[in-house]
Amino acid sequence: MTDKLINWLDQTDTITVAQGLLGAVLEVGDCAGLIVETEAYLGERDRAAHAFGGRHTRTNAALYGPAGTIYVYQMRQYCLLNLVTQPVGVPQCVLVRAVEPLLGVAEMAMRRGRSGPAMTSGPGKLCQAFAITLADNQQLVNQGRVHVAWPGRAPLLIARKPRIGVPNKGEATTAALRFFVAGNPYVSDVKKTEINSNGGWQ
DNA sequence: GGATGGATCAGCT
DNA sequence: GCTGATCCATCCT
Repeated sequence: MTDKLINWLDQTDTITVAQGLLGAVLEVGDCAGLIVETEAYLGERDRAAHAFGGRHTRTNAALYGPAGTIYVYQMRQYCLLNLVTQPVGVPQCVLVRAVEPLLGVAEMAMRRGRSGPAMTSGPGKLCQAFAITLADNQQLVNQGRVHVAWPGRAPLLIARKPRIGVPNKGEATTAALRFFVAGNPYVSDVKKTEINSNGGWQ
């Protein structure tokens, strides 16, 4: 069954996808939220990408799957959620870094042990809030537990900045490949003075 | 608000 | 052994 979102991922370059996913709805079970922050990882040539230099291991195998493949990467205690954005064999992806909760807020707060922006304002945080684990790795979006409804709400303004946690890697460090809804309070490192009263939505 | 260090662990070299 | 696509508490200014 062909999925509208998967078609779009398959046919759209990764940077455009990273921006286009802002405002889309992430749904897992009874929980849902709006994607407000993403990062683009551009495959073999991207020193910050897990597929840099064509690296292909058991852990990152999902990156080489078809567009719409979910790539869950575990780092220390936490899992990180990615969506493969290109056809089979092209290991590019978008990392979902932050989400604005819509449904299942009480459940997310319980799983996180925290409330407010601290629930989902980071890639590890949102996976814990939505109970996304390695069990979801290599599944196809919209066909397993993890769903993305697209398009969703429209951001007023999309901001670009360098990616987080990518030090000393030249162009990979400085390139503005992180995208977020400007003024949204759930963006991972947002300053209070930058928060917009309308949440950054149109 | 910004900087720092510790927790913690699987996977790769 | 070493290393992170992290998070949090705890300083300091």
